[in-house]
Amino acid sequence: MTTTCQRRNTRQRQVVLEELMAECSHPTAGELYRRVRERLPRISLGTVYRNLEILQESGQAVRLAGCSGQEARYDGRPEPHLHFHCAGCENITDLETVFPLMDDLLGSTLENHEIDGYHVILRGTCRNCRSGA
Amino acid sequence: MTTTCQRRNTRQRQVVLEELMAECSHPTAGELYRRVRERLPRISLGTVYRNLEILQESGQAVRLAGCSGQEARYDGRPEPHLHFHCAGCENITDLETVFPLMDDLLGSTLENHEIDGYHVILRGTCRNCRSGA
DNA sequence: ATCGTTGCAAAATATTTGCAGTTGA
DNA sequence: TCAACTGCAAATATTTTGCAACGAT
Repeated sequence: MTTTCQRRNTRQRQVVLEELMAECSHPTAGELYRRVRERLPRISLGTVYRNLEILQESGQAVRLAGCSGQEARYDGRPEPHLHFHCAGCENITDLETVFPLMDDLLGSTLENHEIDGYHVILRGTCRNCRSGA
Repeated sequence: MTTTCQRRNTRQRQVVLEELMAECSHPTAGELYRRVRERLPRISLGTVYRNLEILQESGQAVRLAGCSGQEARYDGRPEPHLHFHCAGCENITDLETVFPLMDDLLGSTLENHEIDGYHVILRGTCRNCRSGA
């Protein structure tokens, strides 16, 4: 929805955001729902979805592209940064490596498109999956 | 599925791949189904999904999940390249701009992860959406 | 008091799967 | 031949929505 109204600060929204930020694993809506329910047992899955949508609108959450499986994953870290997606364990991890070249693109125009954000997923194999079978 | 068996070269799979490569718009499975059906009227949506899965296994297609909306989009261009996702029209376009720094990462190790592919989506507004309302 | 938000349940979408018949190698 | 593949339909999974009650401001 492109509804721009006066948002209210509800407990549900706050807890969804807190748990999203606490979770480094970039949880799916369902995973987040399970976690949030430990603190708010009566919250519904619909509310989690609605709040994820609202948090995206306000730039506090990002829906991740290019994961595998079919459930969308969410990231509670708003600044653009790199992600790593392991082909073995399928986990998505934040990378701390900074990529200045990428940041230089922000605000510039590329092939007639104004760039104001980026989303990078590097793919490969993590150390764990390399050593283990 | 991680089934590695002797794949057969069926007409359905061939047409799915052809139409996927012909389509610059990174179609969803449903869109592709509609296109493919013009050539193979009896093909089923399930077959399209199954073949997209198989084409990914063999590296001939890439799923661009979770871009916007809920339907996954597919890309029939196997070499890593940049994508642009317009916030206005929601379209995803290939960029021809080459990003050597990105390619340098391939084969290297970053924070203990072996990198062998990348997936980049730049976000912003395309010229069309900028001029139009 | 107002109107954004919630829980619930049902609807809408998207994707996967079982199966019996078909087909490529 | 024979296992991979297909169409079909049903099953699952995921996400959205209508609505009456609730609660933040």
